[in-house]
Amino acid sequence: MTMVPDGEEMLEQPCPIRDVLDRIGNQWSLLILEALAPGTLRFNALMREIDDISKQMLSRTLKQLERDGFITRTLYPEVPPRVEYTLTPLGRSFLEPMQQLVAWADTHHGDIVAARTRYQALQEQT
Amino acid sequence: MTMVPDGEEMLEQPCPIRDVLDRIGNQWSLLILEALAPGTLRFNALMREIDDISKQMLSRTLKQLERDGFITRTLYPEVPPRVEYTLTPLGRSFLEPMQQLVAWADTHHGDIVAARTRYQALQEQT
DNA sequence: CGGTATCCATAAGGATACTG
DNA sequence: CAGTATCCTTATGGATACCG
Repeated sequence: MTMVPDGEEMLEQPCPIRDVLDRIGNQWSLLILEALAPGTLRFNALMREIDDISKQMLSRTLKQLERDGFITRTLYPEVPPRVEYTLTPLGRSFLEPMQQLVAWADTHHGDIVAARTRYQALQEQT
Repeated sequence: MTMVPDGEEMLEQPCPIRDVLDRIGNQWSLLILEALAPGTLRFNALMREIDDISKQMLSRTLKQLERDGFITRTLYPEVPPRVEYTLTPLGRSFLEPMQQLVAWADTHHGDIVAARTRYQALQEQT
């Protein structure tokens, strides 16, 4: 009985960057943080923002981000229930390096695609 | 017969940041790019720099980075063979946003660990 | 509305042995 | 020296159905 739901582990990572990448290096985290950058959003609003994420993955990723202190989850016990997600100061502090990364990706995405095409062409010369 | 060795896929990602994360969001890519930042290194030198990476993973990750244009691989056909890995201009251009991310990770790693500890404590109040 | 439970497919990571 | 091949384990992502 270890009380670690959903297979989430708490392994202490000695290397900070690896630990951070484990958190934000996945498919969805960055998209969620971007979506929350302008301000608080509710669960279904996030679904609509990110569009092709499933409830399952949104729920899981939000929980990780909350656990690691990037966002807060506030439940308003109304009927129907309302839940709001907001960036913490830690989450907001991450926005700057993140947006640099996003900017780099936007600028250089074409180069990467081009490199891949070149590489593939070379491979196909038998 | 698709000629995609090792299960590597070439899927066109519509979203630049996702595409970039697929490449550098894994366990090893960033460590390799950091190791190559000061200059050219050989295969076994990289092994020693990164220390706990296996030959298998180093080989695979280097190939991806080469394919996507971050590094070049130069084979000197001597005996024994010598292979040198160097950052391309694209790879070097990535260094700045990457080092911002690393700096953020170093600065805020403690906050993340603290947030996790707090979260876990809350969960354990049954 | 905002999730969780279940089950499944694929991808990532790795140990070990072998090779040009 | 610098890898590749093989085999295996675990992690990640997702579809679907159900719940408070």
